[in-house]
Amino acid sequence: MTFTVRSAQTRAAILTAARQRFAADGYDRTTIRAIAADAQIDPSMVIRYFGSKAELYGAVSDVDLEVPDLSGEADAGTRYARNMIDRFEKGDNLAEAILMRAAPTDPSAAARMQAIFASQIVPSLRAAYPDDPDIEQRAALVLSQTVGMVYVRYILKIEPLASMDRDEVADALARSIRRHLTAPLRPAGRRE
Amino acid sequence: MTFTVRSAQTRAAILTAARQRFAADGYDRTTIRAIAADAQIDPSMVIRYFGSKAELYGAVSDVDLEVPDLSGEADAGTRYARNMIDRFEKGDNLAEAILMRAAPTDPSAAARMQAIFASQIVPSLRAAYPDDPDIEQRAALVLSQTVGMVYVRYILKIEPLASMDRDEVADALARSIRRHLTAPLRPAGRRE
DNA sequence: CTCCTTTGTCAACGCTTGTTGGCAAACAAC
DNA sequence: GTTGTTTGCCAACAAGCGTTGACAAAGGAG
Repeated sequence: MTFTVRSAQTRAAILTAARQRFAADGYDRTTIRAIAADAQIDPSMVIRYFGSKAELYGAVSDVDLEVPDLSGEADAGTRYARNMIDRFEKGDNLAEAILMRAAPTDPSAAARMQAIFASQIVPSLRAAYPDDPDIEQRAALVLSQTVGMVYVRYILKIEPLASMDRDEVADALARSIRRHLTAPLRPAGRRE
Repeated sequence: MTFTVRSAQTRAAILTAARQRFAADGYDRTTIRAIAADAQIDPSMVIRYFGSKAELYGAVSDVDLEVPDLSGEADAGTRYARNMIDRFEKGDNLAEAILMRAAPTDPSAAARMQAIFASQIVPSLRAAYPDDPDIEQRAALVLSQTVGMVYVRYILKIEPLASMDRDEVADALARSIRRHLTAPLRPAGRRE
């Protein structure tokens, strides 16, 4: 029932190896055997500790974006952008990268991203712009720019975006997100 | 040596089935057997016609974005955005979707996207802004917004972006891209 | 010490995968 | 007609996968 010291260590080793493998190769290409090899244990242990590959994946891809409280923030977009870039630059929070890679082919990962959007991103931005009736649409646009930046810079590694330094990238992301949050959504003279 | 009528038909059937499967499920989850079942032929035929799964994938993911000639275009961003949205809304040009899904886990797909960026997107935008020294960085930002929009609307299908009509989406994308192409890249008062 | 639980290895199962070779049917050339 | 080539199916292979069960070593409790 309780965890002893040894079991906790190998448990952690499995999690670490799994995070790196899933983040680097995606769900399908990652094998239990490879994770076990990285953690220097037997493949069967992975199953004993986590039940199945899918459950291990679930344990490793729980994402908390830790979006800062943006209530009453004058420049919410900038803070949001910086928080995102900081998370990916740190490199040890691999859950987001795992999810980004898995979502295109794994419906459950896609659902998880949808949940993150609805429960973390939208409320946070709504707190900063409580009176904006289009905040959900704006939040989706913010997400699209965020996801695109991650995809191009951190996954595809396309130049010159890949080798710009983090401040430049954070600024560029912040500018675009700020515009999504504040620019008029419809061309003047049109009504919905 | 020459293609007879029958062989050309099954060849086309395989390509069609492969495009749909790859676009829907990604490279790894797509099986030769499933493609063969869709095309109503034997799995071995797929190999005979295309050599291997990887070669079939290659034959199916050649992307030509058909970016219109933007030389001297006053509103290049808008035309670019509309072209992109139109391509994805049509739904029969599946190569882009295939690539988007595969790139996060398949290095060769990622390289292909890099090539598309360098040989199709950058030159096209450069033609519209021949004097902009930062056009490559701007093009990468444009790509990030484009990719993000595709990812969120067409792959994740996150609301409200997923159910907005194509004109609204095209407008939103165009606005963001226009800003990436024309807004100052660095905050005033800083120099590179 | 003995007993029992935990932590680990080993070998193997059942399944799916891409791929191959053999052989029948359809077709074309003569 | 006969011959040769193309197009197709069938059965099977080898490899890799997630997963399971049996069993040994280690550690803690009495």
